[in-house]
Amino acid sequence: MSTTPGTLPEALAQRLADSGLRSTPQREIVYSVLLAKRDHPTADEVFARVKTDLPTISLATVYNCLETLVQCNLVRSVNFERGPTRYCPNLRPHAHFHDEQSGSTHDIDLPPELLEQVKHVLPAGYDAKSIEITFRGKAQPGAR
Amino acid sequence: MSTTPGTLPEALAQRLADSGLRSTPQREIVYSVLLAKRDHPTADEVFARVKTDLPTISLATVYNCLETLVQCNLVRSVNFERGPTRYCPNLRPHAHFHDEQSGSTHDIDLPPELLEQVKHVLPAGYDAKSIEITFRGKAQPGAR
DNA sequence: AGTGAGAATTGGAATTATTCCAAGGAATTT
DNA sequence: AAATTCCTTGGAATAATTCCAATTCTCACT
Ligand SMILES: [Mn+2]
Ligand SMILES: [Mn+2]
Ligand SMILES: [Zn+2]
Ligand SMILES: [Zn+2]
Repeated sequence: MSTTPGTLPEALAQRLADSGLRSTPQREIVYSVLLAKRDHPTADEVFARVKTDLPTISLATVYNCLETLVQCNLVRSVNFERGPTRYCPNLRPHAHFHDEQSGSTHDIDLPPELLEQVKHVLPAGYDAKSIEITFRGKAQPGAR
Repeated sequence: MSTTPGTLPEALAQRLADSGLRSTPQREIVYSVLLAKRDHPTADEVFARVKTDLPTISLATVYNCLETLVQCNLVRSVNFERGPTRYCPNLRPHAHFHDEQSGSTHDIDLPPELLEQVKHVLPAGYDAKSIEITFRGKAQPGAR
């Protein structure tokens, strides 16, 4: 396992507290579900996964928790096509590769200097706070 | 005016014919509305604009026409956030700058060599057919 | 330990954006 | 001009998300 048991909820609690929010079982499980399988699930998919641990959770709460995690900068919301929003707990600068065959989405790490280069196409007067890059195409089944 | 009168519908008709489709008043007006004001309108906004020329058009037809134009590669559909799909008739390779203050979206031309550079971050096994780049931030009111 | 205030969760209704569908109209082919 | 196919239309249906009011939970204070 990549984290010591008990450590993750505490880090989450800290981040939430920083925003004046409470740690709750619902928020913890939603977040852990995102970390467990980083496949950019929709709210519905998160709902289904969370239910196995917390069968009484509601879909409204899943939406609330996801929104909270996004506000705390623990999760990014991703919209690269019409359809439900997807959620990504990878906080490193990265692009998304959308494999049209399988429908799956892969994270592609972005070197900071590339992001700088991309920013340089902006004419004077534009100040970008964030950049999103999405690739679309086919990925070999085994691609890392 | 940038095009000789009568020329635009013919170019459109040609493109449609290439795909085995017919030119219709609805398709022509939807397309001309997109070209007239390149502000990435939603289907609803297109609907409102088209109505001034063709008050009897239906929203379903606007959706149909937009989809048709996208299929013919005369228009790109754009989704960079939750919310309605937007439509862009700019066919040059370009990125989108989303100004958070005003909510408006600006086209940013992309030099081909930058796109090449960006493609180079893809590990082996990834073959990108298209790349979308979206900036988010603030633009000075007069920014080109 | 008990109470009250505020925070969070919940189920269901409402809203938004889009798609589906069946009927009618227009263009093209025979 | 009849048949065929394409296109448009209004309304119903669907999908995703947000809203809302009622309950439940948590925490600080007594
Ligand atoms: Mn969405
Ligand atoms: Mn949309
Ligand atoms: Zn990601
Ligand atoms: Zn554009």
